[in-house]
Amino acid sequence: MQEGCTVNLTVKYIARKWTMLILLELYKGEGHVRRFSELKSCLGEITQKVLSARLRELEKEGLIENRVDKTTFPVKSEYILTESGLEIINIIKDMKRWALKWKISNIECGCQDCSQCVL
Amino acid sequence: MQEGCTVNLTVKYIARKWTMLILLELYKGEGHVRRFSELKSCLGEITQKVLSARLRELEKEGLIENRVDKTTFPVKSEYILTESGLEIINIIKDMKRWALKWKISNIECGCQDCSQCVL
DNA sequence: GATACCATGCAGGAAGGATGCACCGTAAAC
DNA sequence: GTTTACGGTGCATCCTTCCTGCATGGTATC
Repeated sequence: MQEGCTVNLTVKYIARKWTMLILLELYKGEGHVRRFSELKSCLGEITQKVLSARLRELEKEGLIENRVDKTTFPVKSEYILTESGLEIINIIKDMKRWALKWKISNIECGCQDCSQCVL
Repeated sequence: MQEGCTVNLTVKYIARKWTMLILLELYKGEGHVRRFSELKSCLGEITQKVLSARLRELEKEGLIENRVDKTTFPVKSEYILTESGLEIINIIKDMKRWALKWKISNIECGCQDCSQCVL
């Protein structure tokens, strides 16, 4: 493996702030779909600009797809997990299993009810 | 899931430059062990300082262990993958399978003989 | 004193991310 | 005709994190 290898690059953008949160929000959505504005409000502190940038990135990498419905009143822009994206979610789930096994005492997780986390 | 969640934090330090390469070098070593100086020369361009920092980090996170042999001539410092570290390697392998499935055309990987990559 | 091995401290610079503001297009509602 | 909701883009600035290079430190053997 090298720096620049696909695995390396993938891990790198997954690790960027907001990326996993966005993937998870899509995963939670009905049919793994969410609108731009839904994501915006779910994620709270994220700015439009950053959200837009992350979505572009994930789209470019093929983890999500963008479906724009121009027939509706204000434009409706939906994002949906692709098959590839769903498989990444599974890998993230493996990471969670690992974390629960080896890092039980984690404070942030400890504060939350892990059963509420979809992962 | 939140920022600050174990999964998030883990992905974050795994994504840091050199971290995966170091884990892989340990994985390749006999008994999953490597000396500081071996890692240094395997990884080529890494500086002692960064290598040292990454190893500290991985040790703190429980993915590797440090065994120092002070009885020898110059000190001998060995690093070994823990059980937890080995399981992370498996997750990274899953990522590779995913990458091979969805990102076949990756240039960097294409230049190399993937069969030579231990992942 | 030179060398091998392992490591840390400081300083500079690049990259990533947050923030603020302005701006585009559409179409419905007022 | 102006405002509003929706989904964006472009530019500029700031701050923090990360990476790198260079110097320095300890120890113990030769």
